[in-house]
Amino acid sequence: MAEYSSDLSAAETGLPHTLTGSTPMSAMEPSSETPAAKKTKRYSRPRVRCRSPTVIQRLKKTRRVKANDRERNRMHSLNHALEKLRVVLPASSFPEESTKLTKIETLRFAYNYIWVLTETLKMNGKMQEYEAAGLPNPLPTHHNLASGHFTDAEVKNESHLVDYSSWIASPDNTTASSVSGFESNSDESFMNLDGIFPFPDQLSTFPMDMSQPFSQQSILPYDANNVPFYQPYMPFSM
DNA sequence: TAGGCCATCTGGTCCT
DNA sequence: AGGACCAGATGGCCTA
Repeated sequence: MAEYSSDLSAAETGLPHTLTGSTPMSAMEPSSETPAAKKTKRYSRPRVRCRSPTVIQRLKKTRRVKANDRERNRMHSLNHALEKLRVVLPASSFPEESTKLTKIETLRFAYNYIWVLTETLKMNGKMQEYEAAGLPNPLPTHHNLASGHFTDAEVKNESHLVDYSSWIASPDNTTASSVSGFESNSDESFMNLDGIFPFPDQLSTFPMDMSQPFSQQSILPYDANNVPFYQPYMPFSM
């Protein structure tokens, strides 16, 4: 019923429809009414407002200003949410990384962070399966972590955990290619945040050579059937 | 200076 | 009808 619209329709402004709104042109075509209906309507109050071009221009401008204001606020709230996400990411706990993550980096990092946490939970589930089956725990226990005593298998598996951390922080060719099951990522736009991903506190005491790239110290953990714990897939990249 | 990132404006479309 | 959402355009700022 754009005919009665108080909006700045094409009928009001004389401008092409595409410039004035989304009301279909067909909606502005006269409807087929009975003569009786037309008669009653003739004396009804005109619903198409007569506005001078100046008024129309002023209305358009105020609406545009309001729309701009809403859009600005919308983007601000979006950025605010992005900032909240940015600060909970591990990267934010390294002040020396002065350059804050860009928007796209924040989203990529968040995706990969969630990914590695999910993988960690999966691995934890595997550990419980081992325990239930009466098999030796392939991963370091909290007791071992506290005491600093580890078996070779524990060292290897633990280093893989760390490798996952390294992977999400820097899934570039060098790191990725050395991790079994991971494909190289040739996308140079993928974020490169070498070394800024921290591991959990209990892992930070792990006695391994932190001066070496994690990827050179790790192997994939395998279960009793020689199947890797992880089913590697590519973390998010664009 | 080119390229990346960002904020803002703008018009179109969809939804309530 | 008006607001939300979206994508394209534009210009400013910064850095390699």
